[in-house]
Amino acid sequence: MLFSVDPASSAPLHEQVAASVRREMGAGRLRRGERLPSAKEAASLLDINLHTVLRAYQTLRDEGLIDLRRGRGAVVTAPDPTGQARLHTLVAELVAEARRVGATRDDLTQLIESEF
Amino acid sequence: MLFSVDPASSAPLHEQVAASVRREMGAGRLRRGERLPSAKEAASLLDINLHTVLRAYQTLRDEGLIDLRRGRGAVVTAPDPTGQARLHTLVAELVAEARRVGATRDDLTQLIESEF
DNA sequence: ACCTATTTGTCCGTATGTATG
DNA sequence: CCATACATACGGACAAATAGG
Repeated sequence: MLFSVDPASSAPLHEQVAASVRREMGAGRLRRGERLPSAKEAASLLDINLHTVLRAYQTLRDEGLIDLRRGRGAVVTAPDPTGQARLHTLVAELVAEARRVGATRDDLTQLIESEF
Repeated sequence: MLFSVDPASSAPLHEQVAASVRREMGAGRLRRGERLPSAKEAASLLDINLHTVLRAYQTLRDEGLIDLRRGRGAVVTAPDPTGQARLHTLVAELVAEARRVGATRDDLTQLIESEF
């Protein structure tokens, strides 16, 4: 199943939709070049509002995961070059910045704690 | 004038609002710690919809320029491209990626530990 | 060149929920 | 408890880009 949302979940619907797509991409069930269902169609399938789906798609676009354009729809651009590698890159950037600012390891731990 | 929009412009209203705030910050007329008018108030002043202002505020938050929170409003956190704001932006990116990949908080702590 | 259908983009309005003070 | 303020979701309307006939 490409999408699925749980109306009872506390997580916002638009986030659930975005998460669904990310999961499919991560699992390789959605690959580069593939087209996502139109927002209208997805909304109909999930029985949620068109705008809610559009918001999810726009989030994915901001993350660089899909190419979303008027009149065309949404096409997967990246299969998330993923996992640990990407995570390590971000950690390296973060630590470098922390050093520059004078933040300690504990400061970062704290920040991440609250961010989660 | 803190905000101004031109209804005739082709630029989206929410972008015009965000741009206004950025300009004020850049010019030093809005400084760290200062509070922006509530979205409702700003919308009333500009004679545009509440959601349009909220969208602009949320964009600024994503950029790390303001701290926007429920029940509190919007407070300027920048200008400070290399300070805490920047750090927070990186943390946010990292955590978002971690979620995407399925990494836990402890995984991140561990990674940072070894990076330090 | 034109027309039409599809699809996203923006904006407005309304309602309800949740966090803050 | 109450007022304020943002968050989410739904709905409607129109605009603009795209694709296809």
